[in-house]
Amino acid sequence: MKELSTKQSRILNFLRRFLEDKGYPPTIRDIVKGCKISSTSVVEYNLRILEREGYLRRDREVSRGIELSPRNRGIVRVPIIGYIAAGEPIPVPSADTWSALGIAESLELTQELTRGKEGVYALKVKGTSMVDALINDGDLVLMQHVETAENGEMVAVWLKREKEATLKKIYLEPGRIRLQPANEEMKPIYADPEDVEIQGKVIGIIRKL
Amino acid sequence: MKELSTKQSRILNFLRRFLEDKGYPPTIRDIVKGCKISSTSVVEYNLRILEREGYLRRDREVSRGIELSPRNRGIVRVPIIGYIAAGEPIPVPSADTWSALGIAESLELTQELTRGKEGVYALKVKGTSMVDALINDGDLVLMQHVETAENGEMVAVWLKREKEATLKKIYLEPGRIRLQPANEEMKPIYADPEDVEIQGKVIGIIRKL
DNA sequence: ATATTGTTAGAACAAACGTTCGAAGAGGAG
DNA sequence: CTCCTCTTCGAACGTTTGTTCTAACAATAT
Repeated sequence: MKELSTKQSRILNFLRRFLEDKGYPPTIRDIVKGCKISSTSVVEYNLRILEREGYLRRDREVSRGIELSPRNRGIVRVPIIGYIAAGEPIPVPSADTWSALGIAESLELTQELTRGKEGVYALKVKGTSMVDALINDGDLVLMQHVETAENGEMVAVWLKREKEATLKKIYLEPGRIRLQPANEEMKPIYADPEDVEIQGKVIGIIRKL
Repeated sequence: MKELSTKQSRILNFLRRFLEDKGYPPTIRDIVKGCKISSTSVVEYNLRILEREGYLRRDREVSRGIELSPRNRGIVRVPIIGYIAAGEPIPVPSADTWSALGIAESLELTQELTRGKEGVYALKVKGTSMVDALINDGDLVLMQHVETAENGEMVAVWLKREKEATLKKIYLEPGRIRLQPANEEMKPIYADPEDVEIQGKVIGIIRKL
């Protein structure tokens, strides 16, 4: 996705504000006025580029026929790619996970929760094995796909030797990894770095009652 | 807010679907086709009613100038009206809580989480006193204002005698109330019905990490 | 310098679109 | 029945609006 010219990002911002404000998209002439552009054809020209670059979708010959791409609109659709349970491997997002076709379930969230992060998916918790992370049966765990984790972040790890999945705060210590339950009163466990596979970072928990 | 005729709710549903699908509102003639209505003026007539009844807002002389009311649009703004902590009274939503002016913080959520419920607000958890409900410091508790609670529902209660706020599952038993922590392994507490003030129903938990 | 590509300008056209109006049908009240 | 209100109908009018075309300007490469 290419860099946008200042004019193009001004148009994009105007679109967002207009849509938020009025509830419907602007006409090309609205954009002319709102962005202080001199001609409708200049807008037309730049809209074509924005569409080609994937920032929006247009319906031709339709007044106000502009649809902002989802990530520009505040709502994100997060796929629920599977379950996480103590004794089962953690599902990892694959390329085809993101093709909307294969997704059985999904979750619609505002950017409030995903905070614009890329590669976000959700796992449904099966069983009560994660109460030490203050996570209950049926909770939804919002995950972000990452390769490495920072100290103190909550991650989903697969312990190879124990064949166990768990959610813990991770701390790299000399020669070992400390896995600390979210509940501060509980004791940490220590693991061999070889034994730990980081599957993703936990960015949120959602519990529906 | 008056009852809608079948034609009016058909129009409203069409508006929702169209907007979700295309990203911009339909024209009057789109509605004519989509709802199998015979004339543009019939749509005009019913749109006027829908606007008068508060289901939508219209901008006159503007193509597609229809804005659905927020509650018809999938995104809800939930006010965060205060903190909930063990030793402090639970804030209760008042009339002026809802006037957007006074709200310091708020949360934007999809109907996915509020499920269309009315009177939803949020409280921020202060302290770790609610780990027995699998709720951590900093979590956001989604509440719904209710007068009475059903057995088994998670509620926020104020224990008058103990001067304590807590989140528990509630069960009405003969002569007493059983308050059961969400963590099944923990023991319930029993309270005198006189001592229990139900402040609201918990409909969700959100934890941002 | 010339060619090429990206961008702006203004005008004009045809279609899309909201609005309005008069007339009439439907249903209920007196 | 008549009167009244709510609702529907079809057509027509005047804007609004997306599109297109030609010309010109700017920046960069050849």
